Amino acid sequence: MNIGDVSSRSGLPAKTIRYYEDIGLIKPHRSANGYRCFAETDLHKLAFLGRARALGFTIEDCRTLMALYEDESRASADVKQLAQEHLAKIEEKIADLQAMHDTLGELVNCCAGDSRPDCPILKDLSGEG
Amino acid sequence: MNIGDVSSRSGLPAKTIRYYEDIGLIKPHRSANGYRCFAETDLHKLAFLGRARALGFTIEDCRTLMALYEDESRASADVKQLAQEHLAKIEEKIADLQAMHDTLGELVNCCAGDSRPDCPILKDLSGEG
DNA sequence: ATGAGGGTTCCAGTCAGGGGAAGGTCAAGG
DNA sequence: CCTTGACCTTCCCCTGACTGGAACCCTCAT
Repeated sequence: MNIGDVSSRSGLPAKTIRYYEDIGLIKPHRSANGYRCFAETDLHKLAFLGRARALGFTIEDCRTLMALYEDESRASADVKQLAQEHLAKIEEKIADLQAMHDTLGELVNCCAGDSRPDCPILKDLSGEG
Repeated sequence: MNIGDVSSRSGLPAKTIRYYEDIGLIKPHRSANGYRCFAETDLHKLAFLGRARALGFTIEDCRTLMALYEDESRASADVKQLAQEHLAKIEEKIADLQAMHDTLGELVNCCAGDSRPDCPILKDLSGEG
């Protein structure tokens, strides 16, 4: 398979696939003309990476997850720990965003949103709150 | 005031303050020795920027907000719209993170997390789910 | 032979700064 | 007078995970 086929079958942009090769996540062979030549296992890895990235794992997490996946003698505890740490980071981000949302939402509610200049949002930002 | 004073009074790192000057958000004067020389208004602007950034506004949003703040004849509707758009982006991010959280949380719950290799997390990532 | 539609490499940019080097300035202490 | 240490300056590279684009090569059909 050429990169275009792999791209459409995996859903990942060709640029991303080249980048993944660049950083050593996949190692496709090369055809005589210099084109990348992907096997089914490469496609499978890319799909794996796509799903892990969609769950928000960092590239380095993905590297670890792939290594665990390929290690038949892994302990599921290692996978679970990685996932739990990632889950904790997600929760932290949600909490941060939720705090922003609550504060900003309240300010928005207090703002008349008309043609007059008085604005509680600007007032709060300027520290007059 | 030198940059160190402004940094401790605004809570922003000196690096950040220099960066904000670089991109034209503030324009401190210079002393004879070349040091930046901040007035109270600069400090006020930096505090404004710090609060806006803490609410997750982008730098470009901050630029707009500052311009609105300094425009005495602004309409609060403009501020409100900007804030509402930002609020919508925050909500989108929260929803994305929440979806990741739910999916990953379920997988984590299903994983025994012991010394055996069987792992529903890896199974899901590999597409066997 | 030429054009379209693949592929390749490499360089630069994104966002919002952070890290650190090389060097200038200032006040206090010996 | 010299030095030390704390401060300041500019400059350039680094981050994550790509994305865009230039310049060029390969293959096939017209």
